Amino acid sequence: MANTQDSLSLTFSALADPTRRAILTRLARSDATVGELGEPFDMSAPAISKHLRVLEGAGLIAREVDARWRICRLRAEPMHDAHDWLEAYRRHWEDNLDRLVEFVEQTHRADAKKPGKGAPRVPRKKP
Amino acid sequence: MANTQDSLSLTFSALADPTRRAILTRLARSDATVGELGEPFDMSAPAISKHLRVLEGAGLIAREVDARWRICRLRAEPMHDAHDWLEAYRRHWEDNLDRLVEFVEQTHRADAKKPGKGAPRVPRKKP
DNA sequence: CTGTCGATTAACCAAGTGGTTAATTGACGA
DNA sequence: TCGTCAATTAACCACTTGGTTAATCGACAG
Repeated sequence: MANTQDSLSLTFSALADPTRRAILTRLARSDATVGELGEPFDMSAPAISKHLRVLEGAGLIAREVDARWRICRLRAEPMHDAHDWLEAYRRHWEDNLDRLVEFVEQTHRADAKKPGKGAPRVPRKKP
Repeated sequence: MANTQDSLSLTFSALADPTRRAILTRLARSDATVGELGEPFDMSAPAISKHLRVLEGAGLIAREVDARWRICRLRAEPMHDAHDWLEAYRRHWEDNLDRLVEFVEQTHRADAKKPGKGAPRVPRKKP
């Protein structure tokens, strides 16, 4: 389990599992013990432990010992970086939406001419 | 390679690899052939092919055949969902920042009293 | 028809992932 | 001191992942 990945990869990788996302969602409500976190899932305690280790490794949670309980706390900062990375693509998904709308409109008035400005049709070099 | 995962998991999982993120970044500039996409990486063609398959499986790219070239096009829509999911946590990473600032300020004027409103210190039930 | 080029598929491999059960640790309460 | 409870570690398993090389496919140019 020696992970020398960049933090963005660690973050996305940690978020790629539904169980872990659900755990984070639960933690967004309030801190919780490992037992409380695992309770909703039909899964053994060690499995939950491993998920928590992954989340901790990505810096998405912190654990604090309280007697024989481990209190887990959400640390959302790494999500900020992921969010920022995605933000850079906003223009693209909005563009695609625009193009879809445009296409539907065009189709609707049965004006099937001109391919629209769309994505710059890649000019293929054919040697 | 039979994947029956939810699309959010597929998206995050696809984004968890630096090579794939770099490919997406390249595609944000313009469409490109598989060869063009692979050129920056010290990696065999089949390896690139596999990465592209993962991206396609997550709906993050589309491929279109042009003679013997495969033109890859960015499809950013799935990022929108991921972005939205993360957005729900914005409050938390901003809160954490606030708390950090607060902590630093407190420490600075050496006023170590009152624990601050912080995260609601989890009330442990000790039976 | 044949050679070549872009790309994919096939077969393989090492390492990682997500889960299990059994054993271990550490902090109580009786 | 002893039993119990929260949680983790150890050992194991099946499957996936990220990479490799070798072989294949399809579209062209001579």
